[in-house]
This record gives sequence, C-alpha cells and structure tokens, in this order.
Amino acid sequence: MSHFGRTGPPDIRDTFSLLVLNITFRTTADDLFPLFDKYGKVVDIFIPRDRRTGESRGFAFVRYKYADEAQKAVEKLDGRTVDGRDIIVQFAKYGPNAEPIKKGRIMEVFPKTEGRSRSRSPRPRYRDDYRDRGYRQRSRSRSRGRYDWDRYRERDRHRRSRSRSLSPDYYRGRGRGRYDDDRRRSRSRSFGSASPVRRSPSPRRSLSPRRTPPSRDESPEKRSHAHRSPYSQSISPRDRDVDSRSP
DNA sequence: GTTGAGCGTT
Repeated sequence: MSHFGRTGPPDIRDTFSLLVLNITFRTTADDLFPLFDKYGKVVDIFIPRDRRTGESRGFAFVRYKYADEAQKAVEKLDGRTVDGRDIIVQFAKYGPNAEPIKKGRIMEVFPKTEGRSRSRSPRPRYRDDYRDRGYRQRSRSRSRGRYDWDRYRERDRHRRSRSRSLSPDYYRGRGRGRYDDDRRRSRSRSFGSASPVRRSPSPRRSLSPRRTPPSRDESPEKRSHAHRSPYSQSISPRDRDVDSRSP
C-alpha cells in the first residue's frame, strides 16, 4: 500500500488499531508510517485533525493487520522519541465509531506474550510510570486552560467579535459521553418530530446583536492560506508529485 | 503562532 486515508476507513475487518499519543503537532502519518511499518504491516494510518485549524491533535491511529505485530510496535515504539518527543503507543480503546472495541479484537489476544508479565494487563491505566518519572509534574492542566482561552476570547472579540459559542462549544464536544447522549437524543427526535426546539436558530445573533457579519463564513483567507494539501492525511508524498507534474 | 489531556475519518 502506498497511500492511506483515501476516503475514510479502508477496511477494518481484522485490523488492530493502535493509538499513538504524545506525538508532536507536526508529526504526520508519513513520519509514522516508516516507523510502524518496520515492525509490522500497517494497514492504515489516520491522524485526526482539528476542524477549525486543521492541525493535528497530537495523536494518531495506526492500524495493523496482525495483533502480534501491533503489540510488537507498541513495545518497540512506545516511549520512543519522535521528533524530539517521546510518543506513547498503546492499543486503541474505542473504535472509529466511538464504540468500545469488542473483546478479542484489540484488547489482548496475544498468546505469545503470555510468557511475559504482561499477560492480561497491557497497561495499568495510563502512563502512571511516566508520571512517576516526573513527566507530568505540571498537573493535568489541559492544553489550553481557561487562562489561554480567556485571553483568546477577548482578543477574538476585539477582532471580529467571533461567536464565542464556537470555542467552548466545539471543545465541549470532545467528550465522547456527549456523543452518546447526542446520538440518543437524535433518535428521540426521530420518534417525535414535534420535539421542542432546544437551540435557537440563530443563537449568535442574540449573543452578538451588535454586529455579526455572516459574510465571514470562516476566515476564507486563512483557509486559502492553508496550503495544506488535501492528502495531508495520506502519507503519499508521491501523489503530490503526480499532481504537480505538468500535463 | 502557541498548546500536551486524550481515542478516529469519505
């Protein structure tokens, strides 16, 4: 396989997804491919990006064809320094559909590792050992605490009075718990078409009655500036050549 | 332009 991430999940019939955390925000699938491919057959690599900025979130998903290979990669690449940062490789806990992995799929199905002390406990919880080392002494302050966001919000308001509901709302959805709730709610809505509207059609207008130019859909300039190729997800640099080549 | 807990797309 040359390129991944063509148009969604290729085929997850018996593939094992590995979650790579702590990767730099600049690390791309192309950088992870050679690393993971060396330890096994990588079926696909996907790096979730942010909808707003489009930047990597700091973690990636590597799909292996075989569990033993995935386990090997986890043991070999877990803790390795990539791009100046030690990445964390572990088996994905949830599936692509925000659903828990079924048993016998990704959890632990390595009869070979039985000899190891890691028979059934691939990992205590998270990187407790890492914390012990003092990797995260700064507490679990998230990426952007309220501090930064507060400043960002103010600054934003000064610029274009961007709807602040966008920032907190978007990040609020990060919790998968809300997904479940949302989904369930959606189903309920189907049941009763005459469901009470919970959200106003134009909440931002109420929030910003002063002036909210809808023309600025979403900083078209920024988007234009973002020369992020559409295959940013794919790790096929050759495609770019083909596309760049003259007719 | 930055950031650092976590779990994913056409």
